[in-house]
Amino acid sequence: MSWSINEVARAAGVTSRTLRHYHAIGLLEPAWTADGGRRFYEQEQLLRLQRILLLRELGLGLDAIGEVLAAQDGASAVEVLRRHRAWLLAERARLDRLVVTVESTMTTLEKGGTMTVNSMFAGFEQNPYEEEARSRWGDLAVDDATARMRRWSADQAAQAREGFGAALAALAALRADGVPVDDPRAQDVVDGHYRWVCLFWTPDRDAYRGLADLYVDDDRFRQNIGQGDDALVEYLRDAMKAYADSRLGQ
Amino acid sequence: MSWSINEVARAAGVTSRTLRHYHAIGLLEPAWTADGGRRFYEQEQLLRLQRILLLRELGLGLDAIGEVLAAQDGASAVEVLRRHRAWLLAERARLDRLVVTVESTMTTLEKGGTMTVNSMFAGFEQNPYEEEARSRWGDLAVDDATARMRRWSADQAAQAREGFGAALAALAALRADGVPVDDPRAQDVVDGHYRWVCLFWTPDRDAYRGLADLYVDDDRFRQNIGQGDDALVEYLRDAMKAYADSRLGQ
DNA sequence: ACTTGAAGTTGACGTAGCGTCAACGACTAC
DNA sequence: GTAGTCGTTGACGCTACGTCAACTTCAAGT
Repeated sequence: MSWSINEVARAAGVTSRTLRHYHAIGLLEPAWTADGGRRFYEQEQLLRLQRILLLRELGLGLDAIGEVLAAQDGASAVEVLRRHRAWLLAERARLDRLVVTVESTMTTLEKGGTMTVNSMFAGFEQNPYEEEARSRWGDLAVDDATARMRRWSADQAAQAREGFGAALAALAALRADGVPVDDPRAQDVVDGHYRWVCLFWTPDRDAYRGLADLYVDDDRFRQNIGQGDDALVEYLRDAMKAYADSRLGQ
Repeated sequence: MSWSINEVARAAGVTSRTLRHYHAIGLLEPAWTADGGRRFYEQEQLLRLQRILLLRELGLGLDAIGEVLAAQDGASAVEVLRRHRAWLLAERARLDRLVVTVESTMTTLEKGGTMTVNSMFAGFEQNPYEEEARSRWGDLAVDDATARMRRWSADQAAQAREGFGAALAALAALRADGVPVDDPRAQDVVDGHYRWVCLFWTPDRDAYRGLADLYVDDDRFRQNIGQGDDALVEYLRDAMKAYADSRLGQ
């Protein structure tokens, strides 16, 4: 007993194009072909097709499906499924985060906000300054910033901290050498900081000057950045202001 | 102040190829181009790029992003986001179901099962026969079947019930006319039933005969199928057995 | 003036999993 | 003979770019 391609397709709930595709990539060969190339399938092929479709519903790619079906031992098939399960869980977690962010963005828009990402707090994984910030810049900016923070993965945050730390170390060395803040070398470092801040937020001249002041004026920022070296934070502030004046449009 | 394509790319964390792509599809035009076609971007374009990347992180497609950014009023932008949120939630729910099924499949494989989908219960959304079935066919088949059931969407199940109901009505009419079970007209209806069962499971001759007996022997199946008309269920059983004998290979 | 290197350009193909024509062949029914 | 149905093999299209390949432009060094 054999079935034509369309009979199989109807029974399995796929199109004949799909079966031809599976044949083309070697995933499911017909039992035999008549003259003119017409494909015919038998019980064995239907069984294989069912397994294919089951795995496809699980979200595996066709090549992964081929691997599973080619695996002689159940163990390696289980291994493929285990990896796939991990991927599914990661995807679900990502979607969870996306839902939160979409909702936050919708709220911002409904309040009349503009979707600009305002992160004054770039470089700090947790944001212990939220209260302070709310009184200083209002709720919308903070909501944006914290929502964006939440989306960071751990290694992104680590990379961000690293970039900030490297810039600070370079600045400390320049200051130790007595290099003035408007020296090209110092300005180069600040340029790196500016571009890094731009990953989250693109401040104009005044905003960047305000950020520089914030770094010094706020005890917790100053402490967190300078680790006790207040003069370094002031050096950074002055360099940032010089950069803002010379490189950022009004 | 303007930036070259690579400066923008580094600042935004994308590649220059991406920016060229956005230009090509009209999502982000450079501020101006020099001779030779080199692209230059200014503050305004960076702002737009940030919004693009924010929306991209939310998982929107580039065309949807274009819609949001083109929307003059916040309301229509929110509408796009609302649809996207619904899509995200649906995707997450789908992944939830997939995780469950993958885990069940892994368990089956580890127990030495063969991943064949065995659904004796095709046509019933809920499966009140689980206990009975476990004693009759063992745990593996039931796990498979219930896992597969859980994955059905509501409208798939409704469509399945409808198909079954239509076949039954046709059979009832034939029986009322005194048509024998091996008449081509009755066999045609059973052929439809067989193909429909194949959506979930491809029984061989013995399995299909077993299914026919099950329909009559089990009180709850018989009641559910015949709605009190036991003779109709017996007619179905005999027609199915005739079909199995004549059309299904041993 | 010449070379070299860096950075830019356009064009094209590749990715996954088929959908969707187009153009044609084979078989059945009337 | 002809219409209709079912099949075939290409081939292009879809997302969001990655990745060559083949050139051009521009500034710096010799």
